Amino acid sequence: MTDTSIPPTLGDAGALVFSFFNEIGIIEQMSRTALERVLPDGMKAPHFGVLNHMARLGQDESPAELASAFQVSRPTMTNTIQRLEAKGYVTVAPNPNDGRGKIVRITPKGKAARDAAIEALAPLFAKIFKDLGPAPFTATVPTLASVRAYLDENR
Amino acid sequence: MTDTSIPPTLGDAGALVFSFFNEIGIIEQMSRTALERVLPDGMKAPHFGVLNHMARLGQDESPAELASAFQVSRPTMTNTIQRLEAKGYVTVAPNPNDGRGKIVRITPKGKAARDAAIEALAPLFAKIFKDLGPAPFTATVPTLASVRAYLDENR
DNA sequence: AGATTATAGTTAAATATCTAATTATTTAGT
DNA sequence: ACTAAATAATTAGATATTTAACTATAATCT
Repeated sequence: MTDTSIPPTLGDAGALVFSFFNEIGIIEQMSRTALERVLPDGMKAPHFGVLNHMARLGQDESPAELASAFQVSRPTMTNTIQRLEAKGYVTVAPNPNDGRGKIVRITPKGKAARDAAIEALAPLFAKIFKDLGPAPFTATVPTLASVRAYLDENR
Repeated sequence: MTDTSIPPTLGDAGALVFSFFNEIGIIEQMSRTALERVLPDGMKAPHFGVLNHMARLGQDESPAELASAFQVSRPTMTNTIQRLEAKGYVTVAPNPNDGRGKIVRITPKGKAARDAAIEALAPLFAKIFKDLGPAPFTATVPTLASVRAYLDENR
């Protein structure tokens, strides 16, 4: 009895979705590596993300809010915050209105680090934009945002 | 003397590129988590990637070739291969033609694990495709592939 | 031929991430 | 009011990832 079974496949639709996630995964890896190669003082991508977020919003936020904003688990955000705190980029204080909660604030040193990171990243992004033109980004960002929103609602 | 300096920004073009990478990063996290929640036997996304790649190609490959195919560092692929080998999903043998090299082969057990993974993933991908429709994927996959190729050439 | 350079693979050290479990506090329900 | 359920944050344990350093072999160059 020979095995005549056909290996299962995803089908056209599934294969397309898989290709999408596959491309996303590879781009994520390469772009994160490229970013971190440029960031000053060994800053990591998640650190920059949080610092930039807080500098732009100018609001104090709880670890839970930050975790939610970055779609990351709370232990992951705890880790990130502790590293930022160790570098003096943020302070962490108890929330006076909720004994369970904490409040994260960016420090002047954190703002400066964020500004330095922006200045380091700008040429990289400018080069990418110059080389590829606006089309790949204007065309995909809204679509990516909608996929992200869908995944967020359905997890 | 008051500080009247303006915080640096990326500019419109840079901000657009940043948004793109930001969306990519968030989608990668959420999709990987969703995938690994569905995969059988605690299989991880990179493990599935390699098994699927080898099952489809049906060729033996070196660790270096696999690392290149997945745009991952060689130590990372060493780790992945060792875990797949420990589960009996692949074998690793010395390359008779090159004393430095090795040859990775998928085993029947590895093929079976890959098939089971495909069957577990298919409903997830089908649901996503049904909910979002083809547009987000057909519209973006070629563009993503071109950005990926660019990043690959320029790293 | 011998020395230098390049390549394949691994090991080591560091970081990020996840899930599961723990502790403390708040909210809801009876 | 008291108990139960929900929420905030952390810790513990596991995995993936990177860069830098190391070993071994192959290819190149003089």
